[in-house]
Amino acid sequence: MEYNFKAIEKQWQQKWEQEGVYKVHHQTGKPKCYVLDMFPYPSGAGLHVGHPLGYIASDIFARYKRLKGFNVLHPMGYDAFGLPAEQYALEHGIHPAISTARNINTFRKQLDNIGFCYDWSREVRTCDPSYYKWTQWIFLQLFKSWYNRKAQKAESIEKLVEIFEKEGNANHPIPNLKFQISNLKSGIFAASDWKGFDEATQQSVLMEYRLAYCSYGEVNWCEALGTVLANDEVVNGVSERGGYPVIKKKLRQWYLRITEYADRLQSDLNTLDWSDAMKEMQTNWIGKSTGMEIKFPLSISPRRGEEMEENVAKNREKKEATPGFGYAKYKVGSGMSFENAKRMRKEPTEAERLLWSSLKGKATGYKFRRQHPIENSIADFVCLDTWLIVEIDGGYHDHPEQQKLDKERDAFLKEIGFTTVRFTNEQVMDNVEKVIKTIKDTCDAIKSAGAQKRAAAGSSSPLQGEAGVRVYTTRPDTIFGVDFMVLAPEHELVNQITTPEQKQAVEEYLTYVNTRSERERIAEKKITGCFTGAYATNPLTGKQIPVWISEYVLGGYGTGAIMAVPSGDERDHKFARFFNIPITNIFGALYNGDNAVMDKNVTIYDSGFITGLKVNEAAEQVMTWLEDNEIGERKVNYKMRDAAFSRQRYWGEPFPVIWKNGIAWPLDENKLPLELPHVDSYKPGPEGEGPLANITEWTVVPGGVRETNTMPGYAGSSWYFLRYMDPHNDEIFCDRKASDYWNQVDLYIGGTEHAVGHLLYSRMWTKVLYDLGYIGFNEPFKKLLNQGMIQGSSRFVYRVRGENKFVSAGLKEQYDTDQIHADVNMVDGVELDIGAFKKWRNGEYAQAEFILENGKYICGVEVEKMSKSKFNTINPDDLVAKYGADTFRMYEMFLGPVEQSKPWDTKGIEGVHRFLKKLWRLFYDEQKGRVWTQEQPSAEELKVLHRTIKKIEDDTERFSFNTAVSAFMIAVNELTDLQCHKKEILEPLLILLTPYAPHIAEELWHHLGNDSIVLDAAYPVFEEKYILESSKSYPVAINGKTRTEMSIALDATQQQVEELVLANETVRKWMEGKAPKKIVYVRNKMINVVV
RNA sequence: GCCCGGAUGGCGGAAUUGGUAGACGCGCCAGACUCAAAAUCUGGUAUUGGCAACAAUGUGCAGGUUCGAUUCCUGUUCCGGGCACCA
Repeated sequence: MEYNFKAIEKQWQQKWEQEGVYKVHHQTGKPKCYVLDMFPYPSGAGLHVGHPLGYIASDIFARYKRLKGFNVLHPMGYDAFGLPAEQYALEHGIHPAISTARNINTFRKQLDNIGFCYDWSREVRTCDPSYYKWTQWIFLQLFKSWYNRKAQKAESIEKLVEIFEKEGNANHPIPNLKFQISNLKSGIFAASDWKGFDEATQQSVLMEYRLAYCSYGEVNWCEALGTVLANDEVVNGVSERGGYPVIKKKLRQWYLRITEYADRLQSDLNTLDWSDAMKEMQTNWIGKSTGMEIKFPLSISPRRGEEMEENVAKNREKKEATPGFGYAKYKVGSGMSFENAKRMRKEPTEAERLLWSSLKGKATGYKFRRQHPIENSIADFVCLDTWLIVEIDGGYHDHPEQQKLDKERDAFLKEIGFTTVRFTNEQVMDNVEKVIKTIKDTCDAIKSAGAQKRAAAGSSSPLQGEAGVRVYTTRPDTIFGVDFMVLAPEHELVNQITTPEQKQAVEEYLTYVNTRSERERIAEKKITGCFTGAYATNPLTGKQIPVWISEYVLGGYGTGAIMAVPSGDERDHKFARFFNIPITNIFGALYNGDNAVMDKNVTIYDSGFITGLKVNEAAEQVMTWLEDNEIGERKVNYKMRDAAFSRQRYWGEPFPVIWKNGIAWPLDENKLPLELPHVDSYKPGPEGEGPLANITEWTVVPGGVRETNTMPGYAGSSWYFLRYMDPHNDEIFCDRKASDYWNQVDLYIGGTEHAVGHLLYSRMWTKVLYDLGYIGFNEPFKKLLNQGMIQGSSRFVYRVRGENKFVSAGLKEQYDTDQIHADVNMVDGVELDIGAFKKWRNGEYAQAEFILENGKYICGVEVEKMSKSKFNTINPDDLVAKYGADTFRMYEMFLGPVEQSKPWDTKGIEGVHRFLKKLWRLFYDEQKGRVWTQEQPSAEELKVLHRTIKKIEDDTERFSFNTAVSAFMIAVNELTDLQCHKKEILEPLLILLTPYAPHIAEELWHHLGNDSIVLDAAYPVFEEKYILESSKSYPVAINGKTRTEMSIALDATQQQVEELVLANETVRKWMEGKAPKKIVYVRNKMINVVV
C-alpha cells in the first residue's frame, strides 16, 4: 500500500468541508484563541509560493491550539478595494467588481489546495456593501467624535457642543494651532461667541475637532493625465505612465486625527508582545520628541521698537541688502525711510491728530504709540500690550488694488501676532467716541482671550501674539551656535519676507521644490537652498542670522522652520559649507571644522551662561531662560501627521457625506450602506476629483452634493478583525458579546511592510471604538509575528548582441551579450530545457541557436523579488499537484525561520517528500502491506517519542517551525533505525504531526482504528522520566580549544570532574606538563582547562 | 538620507540563556538492488595538509570584552524591507 497523497488529500479536504469541522462558535466553555493572517489583497497575478508562508504558519498554530483544547477562531477574507483593480479597469475596461471577484475565486481555489483550516463561513470582502456599510458607519462615528484631551479619550461631538454652549472653548482649545477659520479672530471663544456664530462658522469650528475631518492637503497632481498619482506612480518627478510632469497641488481631503492618539499609540506598545524592531519602527514613526519652540524676531522686533532705527541704519551700512518687504506706502527699501516716518509723525493728518488726542496718555486704559515702526513699516497707532494696530485709511484706500495690499499686510501682521483695525478718516471725524470705544473693546477682547488661552494651556503662552519666526529644536543647548535659519519652502512667511533682490531666485527655487516629492526631498544628498534676503535675530545673542529656505526642512514637521547649528548637526554643517556660511564653534577642540559634533554627551563652549556645561544641563538652563523671558516654550512634538483618508478614485468606499453650502453633513445611519454607483468610465473628474464626480445623477441630491472622494485601502482593513467575530450581523458591526469573547487577536501573522501603515491605523480605530464603548479592549493584536519574504531565484540566458544566438553562462565572457530573464519553470536547476525555451513566448526564440558547454545550456542565477515580470514565480498549485499539500506545507516551513527572508529553491522539496514516504512506511510496506503492530514499546522507542513531543511542543510554541520539521525527520529516521512500527509510539506521533501535515496524519489516524477526526484528539503529554540520562559526553577544552570528549556522570562534583579530567591522556598531552590555572566546569555543558 | 532587519559549507539552514560550529534537508561522491533506469537503501561530504591518527584555519570585514564569542560591545561593508496615495 503506497502513500497516495493525491487521493488522501482530496478525500479529507472534502470530508472536512462537508462536516464543517472548522466552524467555530463563541458560545462554548473552552478557552478561546484567535489566530489571524494579515488581510490579503487578491491580486490578479494569483498566489506564488511566497504568499502562503504566513498562512501555513498560522494554520499550524491554529491546529496546534485546537489540539491543546482551545476554541480557535481562524478566519480569512479579502481586502478587495484597491488601486490595481481600478488600473486594470482603466486599461481593459473590465469593471473592478468583476476582476476582483475573479481574482478572489482564483485565490480561494489556490488556498483550498493547501488544506487550511479556515472557517470560511466567516469570510468577508471589504468591497461587499454588507461589509462596507459598517466601514461607513465607523467613519461616521469618527466624524461625530472629538478627542477630549482632558479625559484622554474620544467623545461624541454633541458633548463638545454642550461644552461650547456652557463655557466656550477655553478649556478645550482647537487641536491644530494652524487652523484657518475666516470668521474667527482668535482661537478662543466664549459661550456667548459660540451662540452668536452662524451655522457655517459653528460647523467650521467643529470640523477642527472631529476625529475624521476635512482639510486641504498636497497631492501628486499630473496635469497631462488629469489625475492624482500615488507616490509609487511617480518616478523622478514624472508620472510612471507616460513620463508626464507631476507637481504638488492642494486638494480638499479627509483626514483622521490620529495625532491625538500619538501618546497612547506610543505608550500602549508596552502592553504588546511584538518584536522590539516592530515597536521601534512604530516609535520612530510616531516620533515623539521633547524640545523647545523658540521665537526668533525677524530683523527688528516691535518689542525693540526704540532700537530699530539704529539697527536698520547699521544694517544698511553693513550690507546693501536691507530686509525689505513692504506694501504700497510702507515700502522701506524704495521710497519709505525712517526719515519719512519721522516726518509723518510730525505731520499727521487731521483725523490722526484727532484720534491721537483721545488715545494718548493711556486715555483708554491702554498705552498707545503713534507712527510706530512695525516690521519695516509704520503703523499709525499701536498698542504694544495687546498688539493692536490701528490704521487710519485715507481716500486712496478705496482703490481695489490698495485694498488688496492692505489685506495682505493685515494677514501678515496677523501671522506674526497683531490684530489690525482700520478706520476711515470720515469715521474718525464723524464720531471719534465710537471709534475709541471700538478700539477699547477690541483691546479688552484681546486681553481676555489671551488670558483664557493661557488658562487653557495651563501656563503662559508667550509665543501667542509675538512677532517673528518660530523654530522647533530638540537641542536648545546649541542656541549659541546658530548661524542661520532654514524655513520650509512652503512656509507661509516665505513670500512675505523675501527681499526684492532675492525674489526671482526664491521663486525659481520654489518652482523646483514644487516638482519634488517629499521622499525625494528627504533623501536628496545634493544640497539645495535659497537665501530669502531676510535676517532674523538670535534672541540670546542678538546676532543677525540669514534666513534661508531649503527642501530638507518640511512644512509639516514642528513649526516648519529650524535654527541651523552647523557645528552640531551634520546636515546643517554641509549646508553651511556649501553656501559659505561662517560656522560658529560651540564645542571647543571637539569640533575639527570637518564634521559636525553629533555626540550628545559633550560639553558646550563659547556659549555665554552655559559655557562649560554638559548638553542636558545646558539645554535645561537655556529652556528656563527662554521661558523666563517669554521667548520660547517647551513643546512635545510628534513626527506623525494626521492620516490622509481620501482618494480621488472610484474603487473604494464612498463617504456617507453630503455637502450643503460648503458644510459636510453626515448621512443618516439608517441609509447605510451608501452603495458605490456603477460607472462606465474610470476617468478622473474635473479638477482632479475622483471618477464619481462625473456621475451627476448620483452626486446631486436635493439641497446638496455627495462627497466624490472615496476611502483609502486601509479603511476596510482597519477593523476587519472585528467583523470576523460576527460576520453576518445586520444590526451592528460586531455584537459586543462576540467581541468580548473573542477579544484581541492572540496571534497575528504578516509582513513587516505593514509595520507603520495598517498596524498603526487599526490600532487607532480600535482605540476609538474602545473609547466610544463599542468594544472592550484597546489594542487589536496582542502577539505579532512577522513573516519574511520568499525571494525568487531568477534564471538568465545570454543572447549574443544583434544575433538570435544564446550562449551558455560559462562561456558568456567570450561574447558581447544581453542578459534576458528566462522562465524558471523551463530550467532544471541551472540547466535550460531548450525545447521548452523554443516554444516559450509563442515561439519567439524558435529559430534560436545555442552555444552549449558540455552539451548543456547553463543559466545564470540571481536572487530577486519574486514577481511575474522577472519570470521567477513558482505557483504552489504545481507543487501541490506534484508532491501534495502536506509536502508543500512542510517544505515551506522547512526552508528556514518564518521571520527571515530567503530565496525559494524547489529542489529541496524532494527531501521533505521522502520524509513523508518514510513515515508512511512505518505503517505500511509496499510489499508486506500493514506493518504497524500493537506491541509494547521499548524504553529506547519511548525516549525517541518523548524527546520529539518536547521538541515539537517547544518549537511550535516559539514559532520555530523549521526546526520542528527537522525534529520530525530525526524522529522518523530514529524509529526506522529501531524498526519501530508500534501503534503506541506512532499514534501520538501522528497527533504531533497533524498541524504540519494534516492530511497524512488524518489518513493514518483512521487506519489505526480511530473514528473521530485527529484534530479532536488530545495532544500527547511529555513525560520527563522517559528521557532522563545519567551521564553526558562532555567536550573537554584546553585553553578554550576542544581537544577531547569524556563521558562523565551528570551528578559529578567539581572535584570529581577535575580528577577525572587531569587523569585523561589527551588532556595531559595538551597541558604539556604545566599546572592547571583553573578548571571551568559547567554542568551538562562543557569542561575547560586553563593552563 | 533616515528608520528596521539580515550576512554561518556548493545551497536552504541548526546551534533556544556566552559553552562540542555546521543538526536536518538539498546537491555532490562512492556503494547495494536492477539487463538498465527510476524509486529505495548504506556510507562519505566546511577548507587546507596528511594513507590515517591528527593538526591548522573557519560564522561578511576590522577591532574589543571573556577561561570560552555565530551569540555581547565598537566601527565598517554589502543585501532586503519601510519612509505617509501599492496593499
